[in-house]
Amino acid sequence: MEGLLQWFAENRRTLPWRKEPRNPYHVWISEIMLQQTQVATVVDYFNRWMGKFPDIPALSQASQEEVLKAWEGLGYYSRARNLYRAAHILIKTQGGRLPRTSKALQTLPGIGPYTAAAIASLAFGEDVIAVDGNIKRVAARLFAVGEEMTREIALHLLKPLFRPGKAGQLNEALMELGALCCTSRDPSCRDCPFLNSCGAYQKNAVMRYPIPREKKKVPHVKKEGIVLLDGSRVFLKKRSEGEMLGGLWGIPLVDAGKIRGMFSRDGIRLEAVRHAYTHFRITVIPVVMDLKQTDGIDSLGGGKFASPDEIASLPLSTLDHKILAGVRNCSVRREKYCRSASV
DNA sequence: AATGCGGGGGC
DNA sequence: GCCCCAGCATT
Repeated sequence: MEGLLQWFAENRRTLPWRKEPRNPYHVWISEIMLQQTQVATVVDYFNRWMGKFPDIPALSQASQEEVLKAWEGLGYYSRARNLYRAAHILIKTQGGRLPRTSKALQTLPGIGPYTAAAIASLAFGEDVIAVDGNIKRVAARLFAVGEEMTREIALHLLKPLFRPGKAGQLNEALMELGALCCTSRDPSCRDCPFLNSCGAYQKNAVMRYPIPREKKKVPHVKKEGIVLLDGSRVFLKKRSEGEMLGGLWGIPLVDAGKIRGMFSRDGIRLEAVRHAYTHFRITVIPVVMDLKQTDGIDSLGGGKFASPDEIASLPLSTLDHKILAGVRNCSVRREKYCRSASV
């Protein structure tokens, strides 16, 4: 472990949430942003976030829409909704401060076993191991574990390596090792402080650990997007919590082929927009319709017509941004075409 | 233990 | 294309 800490001292990245002394709020926000998200993506979001919501009271006093807007593009939006909920809980019950133990932290929405241990060890010095994907991979290789690496196995194997008062440093060092050296692809074993003690390396089989998980095929869904225009304004619906992209605004989507039964006139069908989620792929055919020439819009349910300026201030998913970009692109082309045609 | 939940980086 | 990434909540 001394070798690991030495390696960490020489290789650690300077990151905005690593300033000493650690600000627990910064640790919290960074850990939530880093769930399933790479450091390179998070840095800019983190800095912008701290500009808007510098502390827990500021976060609690914002609107949920502002918070989701700051999260726009990061994905897994329940993370932002849970941060917002948790901020209000902390204001009401904890004087606006984070609790200092992993057990208490884990009762907050969005904070599970990993994040609770990370915050408690990094910000408050608790001796708990924070088992994330990096640490699982490091443990799987270090101990050449030929079965699926669970949190429990990782805890059991790593426990003897931890010393009182060092958990925060060791957690961060192990995660950094996983991120920079013991990477899932093309690990840099020559530079690893565990070179001489790594079970997988001694077996000359580093890439066989951790055991690869089986991939399953993802379904492909086809939708039509109803782009209802009122001049330069676009009809948007707010997605309810509980459904995917909850709290975000977007173009109404219907199953492909259903749009013709909803309206008496056909719209203008644009080029398909493709988007890949983790668990399915989607292709959307945007269908542009003019409010003045369209009946049957009651079937769309509640929503609002948003101006370009308003859209810029609303939280929308990347898919919806792609769709709207296609609409704008089409309008521009049409305008250019009309101009050149009229000359 | 399995599943749903976004998006982007890097190859 | 594919795989992966500082996971959590729900079932």
